[in-house]
Amino acid sequence: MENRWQALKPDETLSTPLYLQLSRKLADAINAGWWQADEALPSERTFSEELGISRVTARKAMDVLLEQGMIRRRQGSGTFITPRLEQPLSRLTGFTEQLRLRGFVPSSVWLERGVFPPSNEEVIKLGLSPTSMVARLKRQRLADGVVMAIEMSTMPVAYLPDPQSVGTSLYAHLDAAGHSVVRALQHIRAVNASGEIAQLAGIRPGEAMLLITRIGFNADNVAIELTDTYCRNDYYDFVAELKR
Amino acid sequence: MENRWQALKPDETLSTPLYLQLSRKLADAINAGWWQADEALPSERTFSEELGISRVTARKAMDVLLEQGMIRRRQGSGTFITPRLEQPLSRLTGFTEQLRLRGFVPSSVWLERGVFPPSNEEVIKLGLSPTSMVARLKRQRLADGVVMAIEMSTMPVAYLPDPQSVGTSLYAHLDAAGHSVVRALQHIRAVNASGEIAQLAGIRPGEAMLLITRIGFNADNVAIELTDTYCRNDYYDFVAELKR
DNA sequence: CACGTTAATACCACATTAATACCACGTCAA
DNA sequence: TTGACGTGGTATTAATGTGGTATTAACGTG
Repeated sequence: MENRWQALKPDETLSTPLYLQLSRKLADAINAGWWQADEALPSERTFSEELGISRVTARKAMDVLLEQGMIRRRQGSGTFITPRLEQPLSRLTGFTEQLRLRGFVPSSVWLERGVFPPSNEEVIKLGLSPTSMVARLKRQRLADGVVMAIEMSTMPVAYLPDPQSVGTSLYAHLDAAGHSVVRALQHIRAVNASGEIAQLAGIRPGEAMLLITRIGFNADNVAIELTDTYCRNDYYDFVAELKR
Repeated sequence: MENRWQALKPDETLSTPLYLQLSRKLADAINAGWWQADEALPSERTFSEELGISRVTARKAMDVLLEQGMIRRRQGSGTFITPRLEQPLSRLTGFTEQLRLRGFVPSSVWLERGVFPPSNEEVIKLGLSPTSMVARLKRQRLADGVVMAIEMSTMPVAYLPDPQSVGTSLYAHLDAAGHSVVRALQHIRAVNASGEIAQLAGIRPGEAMLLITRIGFNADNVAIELTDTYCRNDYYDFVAELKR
């Protein structure tokens, strides 16, 4: 435990400001999992004493991480690690909410929005009759204006009669319509980007991407959503905290 | 019975709140079967007197367990242990167990097993002093004789003094040595296979692979394990069930 | 010299902790 | 039936520890 303070200690002799040195080391420490999600960090005063710096300096270092959304402060209580992007194993949240949590501005560019006949795969996975129709949404997912992922969603028209009316958050739209996704099965694989996907994502063909395939179920345990998300590997990093 | 009160007694000198200390010890005691299911615990006043703390503090400790559903209160009557039949949390399982569950026969081929000086990254993530040494394990992971992944684990020698003695399951070995990994932080990314990895994995260079980086912590929240696993995308498919 | 950045000190506002004292409900024996 | 007693429930409080902020001194840079 003592080693940890040693590792965080900024170097007075360097020209980079103490608070910046500390903020970087602290970010590394958090990413390395030194503290659990939702757990309080040591207090600003503790940092100050252990590292031999003033409290305000410690605080300023934490300010940086605060702006990045990595930590969260509660006056009188403490400073807490923001629950990670993911928690893919325990919590179900859409892309929009996840990014907003981190302080990014999420947006989408629609590539396709309409009603089509279903593919064979969709018929099977959604349990459709072949004659029914599906609503399809295809879009670029942006964070602060940068393309992070390409997403393709499919739903039976019954649950999304008017695809054009979906705003940024599909999940919010479904909630409002009374068709909330309550449970989802998510497969994560690695794939090489095809020419089309690569172009849309702004990367070279063949680059490795995360492909997340999700089947969403409503409260009656009926599959109502099928989504493929191609995530740029340079931006996406799924983090899960496991316990036993 | 006197020993029991002693074991439950919180330590005033520690910085963790009395009620939290007590709630943890109490949870352990319940799990250890000190009282039968549906049996009344000692009253809040009894706890207060025996442990030399205020009644409200004892009560607050029990509040924690109440929220976890471990106990149940009946005003005027007493506090009772909830009969348990569940086990909610996401499970932490190693590669070996996962494959066995699916009916495959897991095996490993060792590529490297020894003691080395740590890299910079390892020093930081494991909180080492630069002069200490680490044990390194590198192996091919097979299922039914087919290479599925390349895995590289690093641990401080203190926790794995003799790398040669590890069998197929690292986690089983650690459990036996009393150094169980209790919590882990797992990063999942997509990467293009390098020449070396591709050769070891039996695929073409540049193929997309899942890279799983895991930091394992022991019960004292000290990082004791660092593992990079390169998974063949044609075999590996991460599945998560999400709920909200 | 003027100015912004850096880092310190000192004080303010709020939350949590853990105590005391009193209230309300159940149990059970007279 | 009833009332004494033991159970959990709650309001209040003081102390401590947390983040929030204004101010100031030192330093580097234009």
